[in-house]
Amino acid sequence: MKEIARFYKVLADESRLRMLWLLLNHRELCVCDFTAVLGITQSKASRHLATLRLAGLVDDRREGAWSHYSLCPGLTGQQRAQLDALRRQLADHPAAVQALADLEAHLERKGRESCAPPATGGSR
Amino acid sequence: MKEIARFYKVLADESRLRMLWLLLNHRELCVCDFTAVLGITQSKASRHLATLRLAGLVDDRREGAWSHYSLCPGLTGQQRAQLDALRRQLADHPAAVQALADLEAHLERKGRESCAPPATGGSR
DNA sequence: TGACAATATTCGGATATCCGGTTATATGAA
DNA sequence: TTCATATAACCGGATATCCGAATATTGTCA
Repeated sequence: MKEIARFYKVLADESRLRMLWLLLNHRELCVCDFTAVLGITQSKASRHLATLRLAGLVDDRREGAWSHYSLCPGLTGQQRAQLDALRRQLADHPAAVQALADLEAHLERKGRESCAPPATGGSR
Repeated sequence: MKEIARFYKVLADESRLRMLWLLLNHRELCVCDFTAVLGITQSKASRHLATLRLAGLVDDRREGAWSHYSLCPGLTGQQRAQLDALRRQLADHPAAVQALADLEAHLERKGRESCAPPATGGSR
């Protein structure tokens, strides 16, 4: 039962919620996407992503200098259900919708002006 | 968006989770029920119940010296959805099932040996 | 009124969390 | 090798959280 409390503790931070929200809508993102879109320091992004990784909520895939993060496919059904509830909740949330728009703009800008890793697939 | 993080923070404590679990299965309970069934101090029970009340998750009803707590009926749909997900998760959890059995036994004992406030209705 | 029971609140200490700033590591390019 | 970039890890310091113990509040009953 303590593990369930731990799971909620991971969700109990606005930065991590915003990161999860982005990952719920884009299969894979790298650290610099989070820093740019959410307007947070690299240190902060990396720290919170590590928290999510240690909690087993996200996977990371290293490709050269970049780390790509995505939702862990091996979540329990219960965890998926909680995250789905979160997603439904944020779908109506202005700040979340705005963040998603910012992400789209950021990815497009990024894709246009460099040969950096291509944008990670379409939105939902 | 900060409010959502606050909501999860309220859930991010094992004692509060166990209290919510009991309230999800019995309409109304008083403080001494929590202390007896969960084996926690009165101070701890009262403090966590106050946290749940301030977060708007539970209501309290004072009747004489007793305080009766129940889930707040005015929760948002999203909050209800989260708590339902929690209930489904705990329904399979041995410790939670055991706590519920302990609660039943406690309420029956209480109902038998005194004219204290009657047990608060059946289980689901 | 005084004694008692149920609950709430306060207090101080231990621990956890979060942060910005800095440093370390790793990769790729020149 | 040297430089630059992307990321991770570390370091204090500020703040929050949790706890048990003690105290305060409120209501009941004799």
